[in-house]
Formats: sequence, structure tokens, C-alpha cells
Amino acid sequence: MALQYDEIVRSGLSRQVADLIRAAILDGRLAVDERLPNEEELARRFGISRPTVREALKVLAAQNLIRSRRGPTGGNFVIRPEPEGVARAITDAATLLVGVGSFGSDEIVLARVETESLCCKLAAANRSDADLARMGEEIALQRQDGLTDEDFCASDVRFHRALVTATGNGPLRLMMYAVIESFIPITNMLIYREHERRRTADSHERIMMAIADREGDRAAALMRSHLDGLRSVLDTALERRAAAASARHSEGGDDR
Amino acid sequence: MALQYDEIVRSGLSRQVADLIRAAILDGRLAVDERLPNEEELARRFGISRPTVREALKVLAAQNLIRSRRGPTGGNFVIRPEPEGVARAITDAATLLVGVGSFGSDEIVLARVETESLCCKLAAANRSDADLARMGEEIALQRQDGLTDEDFCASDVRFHRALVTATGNGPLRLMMYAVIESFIPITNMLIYREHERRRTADSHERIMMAIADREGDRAAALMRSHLDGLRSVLDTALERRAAAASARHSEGGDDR
DNA sequence: GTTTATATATTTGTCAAACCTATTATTGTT
DNA sequence: AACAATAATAGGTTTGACAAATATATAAAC
Repeated sequence: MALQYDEIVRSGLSRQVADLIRAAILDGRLAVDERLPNEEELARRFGISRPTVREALKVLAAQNLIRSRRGPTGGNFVIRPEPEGVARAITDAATLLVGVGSFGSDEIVLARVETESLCCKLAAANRSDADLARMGEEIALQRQDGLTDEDFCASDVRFHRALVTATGNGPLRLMMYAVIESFIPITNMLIYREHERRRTADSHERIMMAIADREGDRAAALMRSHLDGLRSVLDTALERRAAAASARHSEGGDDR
Repeated sequence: MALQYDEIVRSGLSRQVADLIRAAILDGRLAVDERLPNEEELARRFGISRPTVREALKVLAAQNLIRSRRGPTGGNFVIRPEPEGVARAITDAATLLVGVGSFGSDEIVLARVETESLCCKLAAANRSDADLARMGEEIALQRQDGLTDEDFCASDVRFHRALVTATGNGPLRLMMYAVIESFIPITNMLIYREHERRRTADSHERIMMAIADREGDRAAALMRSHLDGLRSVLDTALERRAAAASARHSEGGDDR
């Protein structure tokens, strides 16, 4: 093998600094809530300028690893990663992937059917009364008159999230948020007519009842048919939308 | 309601600019592969300085929304979000959550057992011959002598990933990568003794066979017992580790 | 004429030294 | 003791410049 010319530094300085600090955070050399040296000091230690340090810090902040406060007691602090923040980041990313067409809607629906029916089983085993109450609230809301489509969709999402939460499993919940949320843009296309809303709320209630009765398999089966019903409605909606989109595109003029 | 004093600008300039550009990307006003105006031009348009613009751009780059190239044809470009990149980001975040103790190892194992046995069923239905071949390769590798612990673990991860890929479901694969990978730090603690390695490889093979035979339920059951076996090994390892950790912590000495 | 070297323009990357602003601790006054 | 002015600290922003990378055009060599 030829001489290994001591790994050329091809990445930028700010990138390197960000990587160094990130590594320090990830392997615990920088503890949660610990304060980094101030920016000037960091610049001096790394032998680079403050703007470059700041670019690195901004990157870390964007990755939810640090946050900064001003003032005497301020500085850049390592923050404790919370599932909520991570869930939001995952959701955003997943939504983007869906939006750009990386996944087909059929794939998404299938993933959702399978994972949510799984959640039903776990929820039946582990649900608390508070979980049931949360689901019940949303069902009641879904039966109110005069709800906008957005409100109905939002309540639908909250119901499914409550169901996932009822599994009592953190990692699963993290994953499921992404699946459920990234499904929203598609779900929002549906026009929920009156009787479809009622059917949806009824499905939700049957699922909730089964979970309340600790009958996981029944709940899972109900969820399957619920989402399958949704899929058929979705298919027709997608066709309508595709037709509309192709018509829209021909007026055209994409930029570059 | 009191007067809504036209939302005070409390967030920093770079934050605002990042939000504006991100919004433009997410709702399609900036298309994939489109080039943003150069940094000087952006600074002029937003009425701020270039370093501030750069901080905003760095944030977007950290979120995998843009990438930058130097030179005449260079600039900052909107990039197509790829599942791979998103999966890596999710994995990193999930790993961090695990590392900081947001999730218990029992939760993680349960999530993994349930989701992977689900994947077995789907894989049995959808697997291609190429998928089987990939799994077979890893099993063969796992039976080789002289493998380091790291190599064995890596092969284990690749086997499970191949299994997930065999489901043919993109969103599911995205989720599962996070579960499997974030499990690594825990898995790596195990010392795979010779006969445990053999048992693992045997389990893998039985699972693969069931999937090859399109027998999803059998594959799922095998996966369950495989991971349950892992769990019992893990429990004893965790106890050993907890004891070691409490001993280690008392010697202290972090940097600053 | 084709290839190779060189110059040049463009754009991101980095630097330096300031100044601005939010936040807190201190100090002094009432 | 309570409160207001003040100073100190550290992040936020600006300005203007130079360095490095890279594509393109141009000139030289074969």
C-alpha cells in the first residue's frame, strides 16, 4: 500500500470543532448542564476565531446538544436530550421525506397499520386509567358539531398518540410519533364528511373499549379494520388529487 | 383580550433567518437542488451581515436541508432528503437518549422484541432472494473463528438490518434502524462467549429459514425467543456493569 | 489541433477587532 | 429592607478583509 499521507484535513474548521465538542458530549466528557468555556476562550484554545467557534456552536445547538444564554451566568450549556425534542426532530425529518416522495402512501399506511395494531396489544396490557381518559376526551371532541377539518384531524392524531402513550413504552412512542405525524399531510387531504367522522369516532371508541377491557387482540383487529377503511377512502382521495395535480402542473413554470 | 403587541422579536437574527429559509424549503418555495443566493446577497436581502447569514446556513446544513460547495459554480444548495441521512440522525438522537438514561433497557428490549417479530412476519411475505442472501452472508460470518467482539456485534446488527430491509417497507425500515442501532451500546457490553455466539448464529439461521419458507408466524416466534434469550444474558451483564460503574465513578476527574 | 499549463473570477471559509444587547451581581440610595 | 442605578459578563452582530477552493476562459507547448 502506498504511503498514507497523514490524513489531510479536508473538512472545515468549524466542522472539526463541532465534531470534537459533540464527541465530548456524547461520550460524557462534557456532562449534562455543564457549561462550556466562553466563546472567546474556546477560540483561543482551538486556535481559531470566534465566528468560527460560533458556527460550530450553532450546529450543536441545531442538533439539540447545547443551548446558549446571555449574561454573566450565561454561556453555552450541554442540555439533557429530551424525548420530546427528539420526537419533534424525527417527525420533521419524516414529514420531509414523505413530502418529497421518498415513501409511497401505501408503504406508510401499511407501516401504520402494522405498528399501531401492535401498539393496541401493548396498550391493552399496560394502559392506565389516565390513558383511557385522554382517549375518551378526544372521542368526545370528535363527536362535536361544527368542528373544522383541521380540528378533526388534530384530534385524530391526538387520539392515536394517546393510544401509543398507553403502551407505556418510551422508545416505541418515539418511533410512533414519527409514523403518525408524517402521515398527517396525507390525512389532511381527506374531506371528512359527516358520516365518515361518525364512523371514525365509533371506531376509536370500539378500540378504546377493547383496550379498556384488556383485550389486545380485539383492539388490534379493530385498529386494522379502522385503518383499512381509512385506506380505501384515501385511495379515492389520492386519485382525485393526482388528477388535480397533473392539471395544475401544466400551467407550470418551475423555477431553477 | 389585551392588545397583542405585535410579537416582539425575541429570537436572534440568525435564528429568524434560518426559520424563514427552512420554511421556504419545507413548503417547496425552494426546490430540491436549487441554489440559494450567495451569502453576500442573502445578507443584503435580509439586511444583516454575512457571519449572521452563515450561522443560519450552518444550522440548516446541520439539519440536512442544505449543503454548500465552494467555487464559481458553488453556493448553498437545497438537498434532497434521503432516508439514509435521516436514519443516521434518528439513530444518533436515539442513541443519545439511551445513553443519558431516558429509556430503560427493558423498554428498549421490549420495543425491539415486538417490532422485530412484526418485521419477521412482513419479511416472510415480501423478502426477495437477495434479502435472504444478505442474511445468509452475515450468518456465515458469525460462524467464523477469530472474530472480535466488535465484528460480531456489527454483523449481528447487519443481520437484523437485512431482516428489516426484507420487509420492503421504507418507513418501517427508517424506524427500525433507530431501534436496532440505539440498542448497540447495550449489546456491545455483552461478552459473546463461544457457545453464545453459536447459539446466536443458530437462532439467526432458524429465523432466516422460516422467512425463506414464508412462515411469518414461526419466524416471529423464533425472533421472540431469540431476543428473550438475549435479554436474560443482558440482565446479568447489566448488573455486573452497574457494579463496575459505581466503583469507577468514585475516582472522578473530568476535564473542563 | 490537442493537450497542458496558467490566469482569473466566483463563492464559501476564516479571521480580526470592534460594538451592541441581554442578563445578572453589586453597589448605593432611600 | 426594599429598590434603583451601575458595572461586569458573555452571547449577538457588524464590518471589512483575506484565504482557499474550483470552474472557466485563455495562453502556451507539443
